[in-house]
Amino acid sequence: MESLSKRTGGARPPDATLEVHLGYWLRLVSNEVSGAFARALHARQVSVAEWVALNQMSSSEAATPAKLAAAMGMTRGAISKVLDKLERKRLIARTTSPRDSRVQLLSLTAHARRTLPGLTEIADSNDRHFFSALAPGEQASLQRLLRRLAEAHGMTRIPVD
Amino acid sequence: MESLSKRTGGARPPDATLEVHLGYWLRLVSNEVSGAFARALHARQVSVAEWVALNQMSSSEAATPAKLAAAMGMTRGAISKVLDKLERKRLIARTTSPRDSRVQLLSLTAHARRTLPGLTEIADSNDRHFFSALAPGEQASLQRLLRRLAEAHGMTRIPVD
DNA sequence: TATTGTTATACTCTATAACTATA
DNA sequence: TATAGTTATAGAGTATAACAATA
Repeated sequence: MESLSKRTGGARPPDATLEVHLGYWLRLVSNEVSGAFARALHARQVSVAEWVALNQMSSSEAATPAKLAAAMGMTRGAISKVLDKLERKRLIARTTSPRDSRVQLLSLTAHARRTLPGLTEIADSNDRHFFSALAPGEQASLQRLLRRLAEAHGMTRIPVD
Repeated sequence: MESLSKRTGGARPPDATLEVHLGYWLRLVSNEVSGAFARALHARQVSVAEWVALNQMSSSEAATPAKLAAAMGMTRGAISKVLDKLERKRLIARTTSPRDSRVQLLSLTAHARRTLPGLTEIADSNDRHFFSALAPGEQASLQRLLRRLAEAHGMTRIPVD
């Protein structure tokens, strides 16, 4: 750094402003990977937010709009629209809770349970496509580093966009 | 994989669908890092697309809307709107090329040259904030892995969203 | 009064396609 | 005809705030 500054008369390399940031490379790769995934999902008429919601509902006992909103870091209003779309596609059902009739209980339809494995396979194959460029040990390193960052900063919300 | 299936009787752990994907962790961390950066830029009334455009213009000799569109992976129409906003903020100027009057030459204003270092400092400090959770060697590893993925898949567009 | 879910509204971002003016 | 840039229009996605029903 010091020597570079001296060599170039104190001026920065003019085109190095963006690429020096780790955040730049993270965003570059993440956008490509997620973008390809979103396009593959889109071919099945499913958005990433819808896919995440379906997954949440399949892995948690009692899903409600409010719980989904908290888990996905979206407002209840936004979740309501996502659920409207899923309901129109006959992938979820809403039923009023018998315990508290303000609460809507969300459940996957049989159609959704048949559809979900195919969507998971899209995610699997998208992962394989991009990360097979790394050796297995490198993939493990990458995951370890990312998980460490997530833990260090308390990242808990499921990323949707 | 095989042994896991046998051990669990062929059933998958029901809540492992999302977190097993490297793409999931990549998106989780990237969204947090980029989101924090976008919010910090927003406090200076600048969007990420605007910041990228300013950087491109500061590091390339002859910037034009078409070149920016290609570099940033956006349509010319979308770039035109970004440039409108930058012009309204007096950060760029558009002048007609003397060689080809269809072409608009883009340049930074003096105000932009005074503003840009502050924005770069936001990017620097955002990087420091998030990645200081990793040791220097780990940060280097992460960058190396990400760059490898970018190269392996020919990722060249500057990520904007 | 507080909470759940929905709806009304608005805003940001971007794409598509039509358009103007040059070449 | 082809190209550079702009503009008109539309769509996706999400937030804010007002609302109805229930606790």
